[in-house]
Order: sequence, then C-alpha cells, then structure tokens
Amino acid sequence: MSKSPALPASLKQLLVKGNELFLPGISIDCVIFGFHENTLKLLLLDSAKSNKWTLPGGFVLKSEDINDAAYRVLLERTGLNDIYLKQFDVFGQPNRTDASVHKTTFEQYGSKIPKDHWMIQRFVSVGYFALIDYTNFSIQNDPINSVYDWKGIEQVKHLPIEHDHGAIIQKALESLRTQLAYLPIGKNLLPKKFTMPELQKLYETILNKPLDRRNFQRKMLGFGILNKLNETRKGGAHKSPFLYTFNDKKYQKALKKGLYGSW
Amino acid sequence: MSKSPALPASLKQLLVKGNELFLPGISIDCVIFGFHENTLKLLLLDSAKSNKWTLPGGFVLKSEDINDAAYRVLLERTGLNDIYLKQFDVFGQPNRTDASVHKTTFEQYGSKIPKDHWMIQRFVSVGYFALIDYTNFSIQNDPINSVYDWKGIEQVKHLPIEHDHGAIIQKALESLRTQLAYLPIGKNLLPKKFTMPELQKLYETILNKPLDRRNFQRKMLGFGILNKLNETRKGGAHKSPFLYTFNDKKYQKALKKGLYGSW
DNA sequence: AGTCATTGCGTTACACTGACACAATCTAAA
DNA sequence: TTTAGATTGTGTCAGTGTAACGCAATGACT
Repeated sequence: MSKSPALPASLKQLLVKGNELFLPGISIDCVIFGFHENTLKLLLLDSAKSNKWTLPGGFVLKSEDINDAAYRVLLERTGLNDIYLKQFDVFGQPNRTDASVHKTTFEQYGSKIPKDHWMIQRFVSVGYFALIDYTNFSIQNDPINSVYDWKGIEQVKHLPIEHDHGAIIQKALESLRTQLAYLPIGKNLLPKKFTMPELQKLYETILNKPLDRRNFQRKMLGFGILNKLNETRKGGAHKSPFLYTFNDKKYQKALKKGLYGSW
Repeated sequence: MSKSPALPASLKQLLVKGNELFLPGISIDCVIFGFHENTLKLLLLDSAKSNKWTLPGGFVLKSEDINDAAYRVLLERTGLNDIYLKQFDVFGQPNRTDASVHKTTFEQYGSKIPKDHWMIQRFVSVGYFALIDYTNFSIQNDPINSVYDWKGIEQVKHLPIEHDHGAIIQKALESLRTQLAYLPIGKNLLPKKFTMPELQKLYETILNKPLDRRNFQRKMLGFGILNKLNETRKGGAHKSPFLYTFNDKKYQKALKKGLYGSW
C-alpha cells in the first residue's frame, strides 16, 4: 500500500452509505452569487486533484424534500444559513458528468469506487442559485474539497470548470437576468446599508450595460422600497453618498408585481 | 383467479422492464395547454380506476436526455410531435405521489406490483408545459389510461386531481404568466390565421384581466410581429375582423428581448 | 330597412423615459 | 489653507408610450 492521506469522513460516508442514504441519480448544484468591488462573483471550489473548479453540490436524502436538501447542502458545505435560494433549471444530459473525476478523487486517498457504485451512475442535477451578502460571509474550508474562492463572472469564462458546471453557471446567470424584476437581488447581494451608486453598479453588472445615474435613482426611489438614512458613506475623494436600507415589506410586495421599467 | 381485462403492453413493460429501461426515481409530467372558445384549456387524463384526473407523464430512458424524454413522452401519449415544450419546475417533495394509485391501476388487471418495485419508490418529477394548437389536434386514445379530455383552467380547480398534479398545474400557470413576455404563446396556442380579438382574448385569459381593445391592438401592431391579411373572418352578427399571421422571424427576434409593455 | 353588438381607426390628457445641466461635497494635492 | 478633480444630489425638458374614451363602419338577424 502506498501511504495516502486518510479518507475524509464525509467521503467515506458517500462511499459506504451513499446508496443507502441518498436518492439514486439525483444531485444538487449550487451557484452562489456575491457582489464585491463592483463585480458579480461566484463562490467556487478548487477540486483538489483535477485542478478544475466546481460548484458546491450534494445529494438528496431518501425522505427529504429537494428544496430542503438544497438548503442543507449549502449549510453543510459553506456554513451559510437562511439564504435566498432558488431552483432555476434541471440538467439531464446523459453524459453531463465525467465519472472518472470521482474515481480520481477517491484514488488520491487510496480508495477505490466499486464498479456500478451508486456514485458513478448517471446523475440528473437540479440547479439552484444562491444570493449572499459578500461582506457578511467569510470563507471556511469545505468538508470535501478544501479550497473555496470567489471568482468574478468574467474571470470564470477563462477558468477550467469541472463537468458541465460551466453551462450551469451560464444558465444561472441567464435566469438571474431574465427574472431580475422579480428577484430580491438588492436585498440579498448587498449589505444592509448601501449607497445608491452601489445599488446601481449591481444592476449594471447583472444587466451588463451602463445606466444613467439620475434616471436610475429616480426610478428606484419611485418604487418606494428604499429607506433613505441620515448617514453618508465617507471615504472617497468626492461627495459622500447617502446610505439606504430596504423597506422589506414594500420590497416584497413590489417584487410580486415585478420591478418593471426599461432598464 | 378473477377474470380481469388483459394488462396493456405498455403497463406490462413498466412492470417487467421498468427498472431496467428507465432511470430510477425520476419522472416527467406534462401540462398541455390549448386555447378554444376564449378559454385556456388543459389536456388531462381520466385515470381509469381512481376517478381522478392526471397529467400525462412518463419516465426517462437510461441514456436519454431528459428534454428528449419529455418530447418522447408527449409523442407516445398524445401523438403530438414538434411541439413547443418547456421545463418549468421540479417537484421533489418526498410524499408527493400516492403509490397506492399505481397498485390499484395494476390490480384492476389482476396484476400486482412487487414490494419495493421500481415503480412505487419515491419519484422526483420534472414539470414541462406544452403549448399546442387546439384546432389542429384531435384527441386519440392514450396507451396507458384511456380517456383524454380538455378542461378549462377554471374548471380544473373543482376537479379531483391525482397526486400533486393540481399544484403542478398551478405552478405551470404561474410560470406561463410571469414569463409571458418571453414565450411564443400566440404562435403556438392559436391557429395559423387568427383575428386580433382572438389574440386579445388569449392574453386576457392568461393575465386574468380585461384589456382595452384599441390599446391592445396598437401595442401588438407596434411590435411589428404580425402580418395583416386581406381576409376577414365572417360569422358573427357584427363587423368581420381581419385575419393575421405571425411574422415568425420578427416574432422570434422580438421574444428574445421580451414583448414588453404594461399589460 | 332597421337594430345591435362588434370592429377599425382616431384623439387627448397624462405619466414615464432619456438625455442633459448645475450646484454641493469630499479628499488629496498644491 | 486653498484649489483641483471626481462624484453625488437635485432639477429640467422634449419626446415617447399609456390609459381612457369617441365615432363611424360592418354584418347577421329581425
């Protein structure tokens, strides 16, 4: 026997009890969005062995609602709780995953996946996207792979991505854009207090086009979903912008009808 | 042995070869929309034994893309080909289906489903909605259950519905409404030639509110996606409305940006 | 020929949008 | 301490789109 690192408990559980605990053939993948330094970012995992980036994901317990499973997976792998999470698509191409990746993962620990094992069968994956407040989250280690990192959405295009996760990410972005009027992106991607320019940059980033500062402000205020605070954010060599918070009640109500307008 | 009707071949295949042919735990349900007599209708199946209405559905072959599976299921069960079909949600509650329904179905043919059989395990279902031209479709028998019928969406609320199919239908309707601006509903739900009042009624039905005749026409024509024909539809005791067709090219292009407006 | 519901085409007041002007503010450099 | 440069707060105005409504024309039925 070559001396390999010990097999992590979470992986061992998958190997030994996977087919007993989880539904066969169904997995969950989470596209986690954050916003920082005027950039929309994704929380990705550096898959240790294959040197490719992957989405954090997991499986569905045999008597668990899949939406609950998504929340559990997010919590287990990132420590994030009480997060805005939404299913956006299902990925069901027969050859969407490369089973050899799993084999390699286990081989580095000196373990081998039996042929026809639960884990290397075909999986249909349900895609969820999460919106989180970048400033209120600190990266911790993932129990399975180890290295998390934020990557800008532009940057992601040039990174090596595992399986079909690149396509999943693109689809998540697309959903974010087309459903923008109905999603609480501001509330979930920004810190509690934020400035109008910050909110604008968020919309500009998602829409991928510049917006007029004054018209944007007029429209946003027109929705009646913002509370203007008596504080400003000092810092830059320029006039300090006011801080705002969301009026949660009105925000929720407005989203149901959609924050319409010509963006 | 009591004398039962012979087990249909399609059902026998499910019983004997189901777990060999199909993915475990994943099913497909189709919500089929049609439009007739100013009403949005659904094509439902009268589940012979339970006397409840169900959505036509099916399973995914082991090496088949789930989108392909949806097209195949639709074709096999309704004869419909080349149809607008779109995935809208996944239904994954652990107790969403009632396994006893399947048992009853087979028992009426004198067959019994073995315990722990593939078919009575938990299923996660992927919901698709289909848009079809009511006037260009004639109901044929379904190979599994036998009786298809169109039901108005208002009527559906008061019918007994199998499993969680009622919730699936509601969710399909909701998706139809929120994505209205991006869906080719006119092209797929109406016959090739149609009148402006017919198109309006379709939108009014889906949006569930009346629209101003004159403003609707102005907006629709403004999109530049209609061809006005030199024919009128005679019939009523009133002025004959002109017929229109869609300019497919411009329609597709316009949909990508969304048919915006304040409906 | 007259009735009546429905359709084609049009008008007006109003709200919203896009584009842009100008003063106020804040930090850093002179 | 003063000034420069960048950014923000607030406002204006013409053009476009929307909501609401008017009126004549059409076609089957009486």
